[in-house]
Amino acid sequence: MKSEDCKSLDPTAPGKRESGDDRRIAVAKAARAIIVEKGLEGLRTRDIAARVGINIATLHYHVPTKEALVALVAESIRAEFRAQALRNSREGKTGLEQLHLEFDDFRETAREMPELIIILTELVERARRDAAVAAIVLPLHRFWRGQFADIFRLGIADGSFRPDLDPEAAAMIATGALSDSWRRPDTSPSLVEQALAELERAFIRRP
Amino acid sequence: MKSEDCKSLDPTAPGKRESGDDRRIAVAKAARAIIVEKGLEGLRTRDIAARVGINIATLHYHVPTKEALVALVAESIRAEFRAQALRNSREGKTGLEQLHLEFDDFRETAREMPELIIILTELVERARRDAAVAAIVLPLHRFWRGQFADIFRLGIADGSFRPDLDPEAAAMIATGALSDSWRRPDTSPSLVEQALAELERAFIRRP
DNA sequence: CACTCCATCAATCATTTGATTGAGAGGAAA
DNA sequence: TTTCCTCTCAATCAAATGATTGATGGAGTG
Repeated sequence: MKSEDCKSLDPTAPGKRESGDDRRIAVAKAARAIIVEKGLEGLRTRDIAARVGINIATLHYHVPTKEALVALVAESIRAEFRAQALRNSREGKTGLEQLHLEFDDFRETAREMPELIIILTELVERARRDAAVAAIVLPLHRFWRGQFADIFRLGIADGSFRPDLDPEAAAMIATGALSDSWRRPDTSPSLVEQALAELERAFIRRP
Repeated sequence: MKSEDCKSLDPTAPGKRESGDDRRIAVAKAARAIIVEKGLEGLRTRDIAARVGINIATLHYHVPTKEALVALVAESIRAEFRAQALRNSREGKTGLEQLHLEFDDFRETAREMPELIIILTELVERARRDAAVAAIVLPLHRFWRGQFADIFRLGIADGSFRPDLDPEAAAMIATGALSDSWRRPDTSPSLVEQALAELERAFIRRP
């Protein structure tokens, strides 16, 4: 254990040295904040260093290149999504119940970590050109979509959803609608709720 | 005699001078091509000038600042979407028929102008920080969504769609799913077709 | 022809920005 | 203490990048 002292993010930071891992975490956090403010496009190594309270060279010591920096951010995002996805157990639930759980997860993430999707969007955008980012970010989305597809498959089997439902297509619609609504700055929370309700009506089995 | 030569890249530009409007159009076109290649982030005034075949100073003569340049691109995108949206008449069609027309428009745009959505995505992304871009791009999306909402309203009235359909929410789902599927690089055309079919089943009235 | 304006260019400026270098402080191990 | 490794910084570089300046040729007009 090397660093029981500082940890104060920026203001005073009396302690002199920090372990490498902690620094990398702090760097990722600062980078994410800047991405939220100015976008990936406006991400500057100097700004990160300033926010963490270290020298540019020190930043480069911990994260050698900017590309690695972006990859680090992508990693930190993935970790958070992964953790969130595994919080609620889906065991023994019907398809519809699991869909509701999925919606709850979505609401919770939107409420408590709204910056996550902003960063994720920027990363997806960059993934089109950056293979390293794509390798981290695209599987993340596929995982999310796959989870919806599983839920729909289960729900068709247990009678929650329409028999003629196409699980893959429905999963694509659901994730697409959710991520798009999340991304847009001009969507009110109530409209999101309407969309969630409408998604349920769209896929549910009718008597 | 300084510039009898250049113009090499653009086949339609044998003469020396071009009218201001034509230049601006050429600049917008070049900028869009570069955005597709490298993203808004990789857009450089020099690259644009080189592609158009003019000097950087000349570029700045026509488009004073980079911000204005981005706004110009946004304008050109809007014009194209607007033109596309008004091509097919919706008169006298049922809600379902109009939905099909909307799907056709989507397929056509995806097929013939796939770069449009790439640029639009970048612009939407930037709209979060750039009010000038937001003023052009956000209304564009609202228009699209509004068109879907109108179709759903009509379709509910004429019996094409479910009576309990929420037009606004359905429009949000439809546009969200479509734009998201368009944006993602890893969605196959067949999956898009599946999604379109599923969207129809999701909203249609059941006997 | 004389005058004016549009469009253009070469050259250059002033910053920004990612990255590097070389030196040094502090702790742990020998 | 000496040695070695980790972590840190001031100083600096080289490239890029948006923007500006001053001058020039040509078209249109009176």
